Amino acid sequence: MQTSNATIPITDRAPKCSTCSIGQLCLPVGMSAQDVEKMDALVQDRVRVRKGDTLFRLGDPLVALYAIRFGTLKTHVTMEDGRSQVTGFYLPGEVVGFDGLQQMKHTSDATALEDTEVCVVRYDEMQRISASLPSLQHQFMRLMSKEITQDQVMLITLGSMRAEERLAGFLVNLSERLAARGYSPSEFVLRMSREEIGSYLGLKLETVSRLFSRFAEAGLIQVRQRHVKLIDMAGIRQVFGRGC
Amino acid sequence: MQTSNATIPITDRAPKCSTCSIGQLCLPVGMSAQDVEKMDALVQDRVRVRKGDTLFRLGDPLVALYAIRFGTLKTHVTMEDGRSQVTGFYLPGEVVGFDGLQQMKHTSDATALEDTEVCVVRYDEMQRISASLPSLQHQFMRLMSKEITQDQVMLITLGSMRAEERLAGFLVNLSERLAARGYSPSEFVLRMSREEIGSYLGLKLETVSRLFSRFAEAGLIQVRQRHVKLIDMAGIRQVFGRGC
DNA sequence: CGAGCCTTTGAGTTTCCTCAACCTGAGTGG
DNA sequence: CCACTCAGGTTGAGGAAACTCAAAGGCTCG
Repeated sequence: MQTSNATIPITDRAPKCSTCSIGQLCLPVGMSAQDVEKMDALVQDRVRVRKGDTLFRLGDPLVALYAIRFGTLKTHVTMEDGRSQVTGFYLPGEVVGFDGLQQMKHTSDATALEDTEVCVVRYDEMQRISASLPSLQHQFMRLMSKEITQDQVMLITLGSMRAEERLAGFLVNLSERLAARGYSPSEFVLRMSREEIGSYLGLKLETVSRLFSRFAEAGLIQVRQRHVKLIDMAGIRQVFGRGC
Repeated sequence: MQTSNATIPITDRAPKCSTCSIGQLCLPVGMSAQDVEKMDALVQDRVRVRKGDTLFRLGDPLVALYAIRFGTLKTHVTMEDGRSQVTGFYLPGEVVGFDGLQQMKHTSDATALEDTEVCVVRYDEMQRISASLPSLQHQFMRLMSKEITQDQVMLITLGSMRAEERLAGFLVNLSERLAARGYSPSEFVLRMSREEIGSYLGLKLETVSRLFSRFAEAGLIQVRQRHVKLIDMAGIRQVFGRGC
């Protein structure tokens, strides 16, 4: 599995927010149909990223934000001593890259967990268009705010919760996000390894594996490798809820 | 010490970004003098918050963001079971409230750690003015991006670092932020308790206290209560650097 | 100058980590 | 087509880091 920055531009047909099937989960959320049409000018390109490849890397100049059309990404940072931490998982309709706007440089790596396609939202275009489209400006603020809120939930998760609470929270969160995208909330395939889950949750992969086994033993879930079935959603929420 | 939402509006003289002494640490960072003058219309009010009082609380409707003129704030969230976590400390020139933009409701409490004064930046005004002032729009994006980056640094801190690395990182970060504000980078008074530091770093107050003692024993710092003197900055960075 | 909060320090415990061995399943080449 | 390989996953035993509980000392503020 290579880790090169091998992205493949897609040019066959112009992507349009106004006709995109996941529009209502993505940038256009809550915008009027009129306004969404104006956005079509914003997204000129799409890019495909193969499993294991990176969409961008820490330090790359930021020229665009990326909205996921299909696939899954993780963002992660590697420290000098080699320790690495996953800072986020991103599903279709979610937008990646907001962290780099301050320095106009990306502050993490973004790697595809499966073959993934993203819409390229050029930042300069976005600024230009949103000057005459206040709802777009507000929209970006909202998305960034959502990212901040999400990060702060993770801060509480990592700072105050015990291992089993963290994993339960992870499953609940993933379930809800998948459900919002029309997938089953109770049965899904994890796109990330135990190690990546552990990294995201501040745990070691063995701990994650043990917890999956313990949850299964308690009748909360069924697991076989990366295939997960949530059996007792209320029970899972309760484990999570003990700490939230 | 009360925890009521007792804010005191200040109306004696209109605040102006263009003449504010901390302007270059605050919203106007990097903006032209011309643009900053346009911002004066943005900040109509200031509010004073007394030590222990809250500027806003979780669930309050968000009508404005707040730039700190002087003082220190913490943002924090309390869970149902009573566990509480500090999600951030904010110094003069820093802007609080970005987390609430998605729902237009604050998602945490903001409490003053000492008597504090903030400039009120109404969100509707900000949107109106930034339509004709692109640099302001960009500025808000940058600030939000900074918040995201900062949160992600904390994610790595909480997820991957050991207790001593976390505390060393906290001291380095605080030192740098104080230095940027013209205070001594090596000698300062902590505005927050051991418990608040611990909560922020995902540690218990006893652990924080023990680490301070251990750092002092190792000749890295001097501590007496909340008065801290950083003796061996390189050494502190090294402790931090082992994990970053 | 007294009350209450914050801080320090100690002793024992818990949680999660480390190290290690083994298992499973998918892909590969003989 | 089957044995092999290898990455990813599971499970166990032992240990380290941080937590809990507890007691005592020090500041600050009224």
